[in-house]
Amino acid sequence: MSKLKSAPTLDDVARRAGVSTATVSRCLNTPERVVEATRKKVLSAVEALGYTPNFAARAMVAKRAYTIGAIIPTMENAIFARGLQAFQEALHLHGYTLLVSSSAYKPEIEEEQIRTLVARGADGLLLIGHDRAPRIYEYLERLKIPALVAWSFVSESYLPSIGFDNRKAMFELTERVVGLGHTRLGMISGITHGNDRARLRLEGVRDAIQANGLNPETLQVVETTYEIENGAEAFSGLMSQQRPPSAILCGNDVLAAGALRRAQDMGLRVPEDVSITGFDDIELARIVRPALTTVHVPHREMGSKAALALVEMVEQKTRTSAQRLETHIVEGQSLGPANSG
Amino acid sequence: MSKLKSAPTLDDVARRAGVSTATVSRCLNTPERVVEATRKKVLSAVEALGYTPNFAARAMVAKRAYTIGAIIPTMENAIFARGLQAFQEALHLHGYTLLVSSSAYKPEIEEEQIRTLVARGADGLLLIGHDRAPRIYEYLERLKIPALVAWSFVSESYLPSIGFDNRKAMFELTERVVGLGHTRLGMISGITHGNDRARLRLEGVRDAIQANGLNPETLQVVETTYEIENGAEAFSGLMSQQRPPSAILCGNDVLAAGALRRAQDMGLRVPEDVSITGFDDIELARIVRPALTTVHVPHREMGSKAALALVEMVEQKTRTSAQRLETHIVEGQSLGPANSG
DNA sequence: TTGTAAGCGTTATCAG
DNA sequence: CTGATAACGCTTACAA
Repeated sequence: MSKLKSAPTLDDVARRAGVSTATVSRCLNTPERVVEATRKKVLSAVEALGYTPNFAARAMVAKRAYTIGAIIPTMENAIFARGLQAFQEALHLHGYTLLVSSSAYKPEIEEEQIRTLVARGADGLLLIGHDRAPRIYEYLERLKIPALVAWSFVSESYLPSIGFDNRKAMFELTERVVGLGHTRLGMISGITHGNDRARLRLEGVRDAIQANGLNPETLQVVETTYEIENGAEAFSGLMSQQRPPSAILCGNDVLAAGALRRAQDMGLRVPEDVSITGFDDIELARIVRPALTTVHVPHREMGSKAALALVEMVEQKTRTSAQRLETHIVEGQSLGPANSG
Repeated sequence: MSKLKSAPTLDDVARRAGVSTATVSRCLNTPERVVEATRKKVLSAVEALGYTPNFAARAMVAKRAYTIGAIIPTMENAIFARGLQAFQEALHLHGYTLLVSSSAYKPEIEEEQIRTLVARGADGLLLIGHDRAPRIYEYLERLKIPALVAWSFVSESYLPSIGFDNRKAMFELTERVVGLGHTRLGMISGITHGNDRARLRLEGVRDAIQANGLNPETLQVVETTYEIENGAEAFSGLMSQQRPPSAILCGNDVLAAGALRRAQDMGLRVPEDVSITGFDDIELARIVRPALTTVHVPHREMGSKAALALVEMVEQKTRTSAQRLETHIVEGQSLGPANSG
């Protein structure tokens, strides 16, 4: 009665190679502790059978699943894709598998996903941003699950973060805008509730306005979800006022692309009639015309550094130190001097 | 010596409730087979200890991980994002977790990922397209791992597919193009080797050319990877010939966006000077101006149907039947009549 | 209805 | 250097 349907096990390999399972295991994990001849026999048996170690068994004894979970707000737009891809690649290099799920920007879904991932044995977790219910942190703390926040660097936070300073980035961009003479500003922001990235970006704008002695009232803000169409709608709303802004800062490139599109549909020239800026520097920013002036975020760097840090936290059981990555402004053609008229 | 650092086990719960581990297990899995009083005791012990079943142990004995693996060519562009998101959501509804990895369009990486996912206990697999080494199918067959192909419907294939007819979709689009009087056609195709979607789309174009009595030589083809910049480069290449095409069909929207961008940078008007079409109908297609005339693919429908079918295959151990989903042409402004000049 | 005990596929500890 | 053998945490016959 040969094994017909299930994957070959260590035992099958051992039998075929005429050695014990322990030896096979050693060949695979600590080959240097096995003599050349044996190793050869074993490896060819492995090959012949197409053996792959059973993960569950390995995880059980190791008490380690070699799995990192990540919960991102959405898979549907490119904001997180590049960083996540890098994260996955780096994890793979270290022998870890990535388990992703998306929360659709809903806190209660995120919480459920966290529990699911933990139950599935995630050894560590990557979360986006810092805003969440304290009980989640307590839960992770109690279970001693290492977790890391990406996409938002905050020096004093419950979890260590590897990310960039959203506020500072937006502050700098706004300074640039103000420096070009704009005094009536609009901001199309993401929903700030429960989203520290969005909130900090908005604060960055406000700070810059204040720092430059402009009246805070000059800033008109619309909050909306990150969809192209919403960016377009928000843009119309802002521009249909009596004294519309001469520059619109957008919470990300997706919103900016929508705004830009609508501007053109309304017959407004960008940047002559109105300037528009983005954030993230995703591919989209370079495709639209005029290309967006935006904030470059080192997505891949962030992803791979987060992976490294998380693996280290898992393996050394240490709390990693936060890392702040630098952003910089990318010059497109969507930002120009304020119309002196 | 109390357990300090590791998660509570069945045994801990059993001890605390004063019952055997079997009873605890039953309380959790088949509560109706346990008398009320016992169940209460057990559940409160579970509660008090914050017990969560160890996933690896459960997977090992059940030989079922409630996990579906998916290997997609890339996470970096939006082609697969929407469908995958829907796939994940539907899976989640059925109590399954999705394990994704991306192969970067490399067959050998895909093969490795398949083995990894299987080793990790994936109960079923979602693969993209049909082109892969036969040994992979043998492997899946031998291990009796249900697998399904999406993004490409082919009626006679080794694995059942839930997807659309790439050839037919492109055939129809090409007919539309030819119907507008275009007789010099260009195609910017994805790499066809190992990618049946790309190959079938190209064949669709060829078929339509033949069906309409045009000389096959009128079609110029460039193959390149799916990146905006490559679409742009390919476009320049095609247009720098003596008698450049009057219409360029692109293998997907990403390539089309690149072509469109380059057209504009070259001072060509679209569609007056040259028509450009896309494929996929991702958001990008609607953002660029002119908006792309493209082929709409029901990504979300495909994702959720694939999830359903796969879960069924896993649970009933049946082979599902293939499903062909319909595509349709989306009218943008990037396709116009051939310039009579 | 509940308990006992035999695995599931690995790894790790000891002997040999 | 290699081979028994005991865990790991859970489910599931089989007994009681």
